[in-house]
Amino acid sequence: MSELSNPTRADRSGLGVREACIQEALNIIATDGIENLSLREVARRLSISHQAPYKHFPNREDLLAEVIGRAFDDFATFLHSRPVAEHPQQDLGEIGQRYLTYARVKPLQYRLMFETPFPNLHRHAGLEQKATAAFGLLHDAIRRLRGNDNPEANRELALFAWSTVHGLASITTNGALPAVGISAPDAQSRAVEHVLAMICNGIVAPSPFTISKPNEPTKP
Amino acid sequence: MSELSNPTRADRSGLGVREACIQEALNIIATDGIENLSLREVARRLSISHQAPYKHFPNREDLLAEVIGRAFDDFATFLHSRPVAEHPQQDLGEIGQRYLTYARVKPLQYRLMFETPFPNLHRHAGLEQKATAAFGLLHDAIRRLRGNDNPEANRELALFAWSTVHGLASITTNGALPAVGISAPDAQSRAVEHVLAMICNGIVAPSPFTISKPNEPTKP
DNA sequence: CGCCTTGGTAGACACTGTCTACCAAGGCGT
DNA sequence: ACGCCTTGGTAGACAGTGTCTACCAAGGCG
Repeated sequence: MSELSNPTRADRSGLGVREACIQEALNIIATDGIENLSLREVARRLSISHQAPYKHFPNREDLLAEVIGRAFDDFATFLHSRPVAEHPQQDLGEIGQRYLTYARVKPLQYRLMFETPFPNLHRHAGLEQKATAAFGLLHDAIRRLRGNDNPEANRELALFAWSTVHGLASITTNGALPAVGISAPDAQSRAVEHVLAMICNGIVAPSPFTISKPNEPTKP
Repeated sequence: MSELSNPTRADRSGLGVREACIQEALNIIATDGIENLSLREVARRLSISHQAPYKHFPNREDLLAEVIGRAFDDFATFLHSRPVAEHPQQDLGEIGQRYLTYARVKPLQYRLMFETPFPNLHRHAGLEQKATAAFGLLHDAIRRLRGNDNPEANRELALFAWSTVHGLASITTNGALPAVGISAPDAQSRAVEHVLAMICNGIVAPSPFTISKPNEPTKP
């Protein structure tokens, strides 16, 4: 209503209160950390009553889910907008590069997507699906590269690639590279290149061997 | 005092209030989730006043840091207690197996260590060091396997292995394997074996090649 | 004896999420 | 034109939280 006829304080920009809340929530997370995100602070910054956000989000968790969902959308858009490579192998490298580039350029969004402990993820249907969309992209590239004769092997190769890229992104995003003796910027990018190359190597010419199993730790 | 002469409600077990707090905090996290950990609830469960925990921890964050520190200690103990393998290559596999086994058997501790957003990690000196101890183990194994002629390459191989194992542990711990088409338990363990084997392959016989760089995403 | 330190207590404050009750304005069937 | 429902805003109240402050009791020790 106010959106159409009587734009009040919060939606001067024409976004509407709902969008403004999502925006402001992201701002708060960026400046004060996710643990300091509160609906009341959102309302305060938008100069609306402490209850107004509840007209648009059932609770804090749902607002957070919306913010994270936007990050997934942004991420997917970036991945899909990559230049189309002629060779599947090159496309694979492109995907990996983009994944890591995103994590480097937008670490906040990356952490929101993949390192936010989210109780009852399954309650937010859309999120779970968005979270695995990137894997689909990777899986497709591998199928193009290796055909579909051995679906299980393809899945496992995709899992390998995903694990490595995801793990590397986590490590770099959390600034753990220096702690590991890789501090100079050029050494960092060389290291990332190297890891990416090793993924591609492994996928193009897989030759598994077996190793033995260790004992399990005692339960807590 | 009460610890020596007048054991009260909280430390019947002789642990002392401080230890009891750490224990109870872990219990709360396990049952109610980390976002529901509160010093007051700890106190309540121990039947002590809501201020008693503050005599042992400056604030909530420090208690949490202590809990996480214990997880790191437990993890390190498990990694170090692995059977000594004669070949460095086999030892490498052993380390990877143990890493993943720990994440599978104690997912709570794993998430506490590696997926807990912790503002000002550097404020908790011990934690940062503990967090990279596991990497040292891996790095050593790689040095034993490949000598120390090319330290940079060794670091990059260690980074590769760490990334993959860490990423895989994250994915499995968060139950994302089914979402990726790997749901049967035996398919899961096969997939994990496969990924581990690919790491070892990559380290034993590295042969990098180069790939091109993508554009960067636009800033938020 | 008196004093300091340690580890316990209770009270108060500001903050949070969330419930409830209100209210104003537009859409709309009659 | 009327009355009613829905939408999106408001304020108040409540319990729960972290944390500050002020107290207190008991042991160590000069």
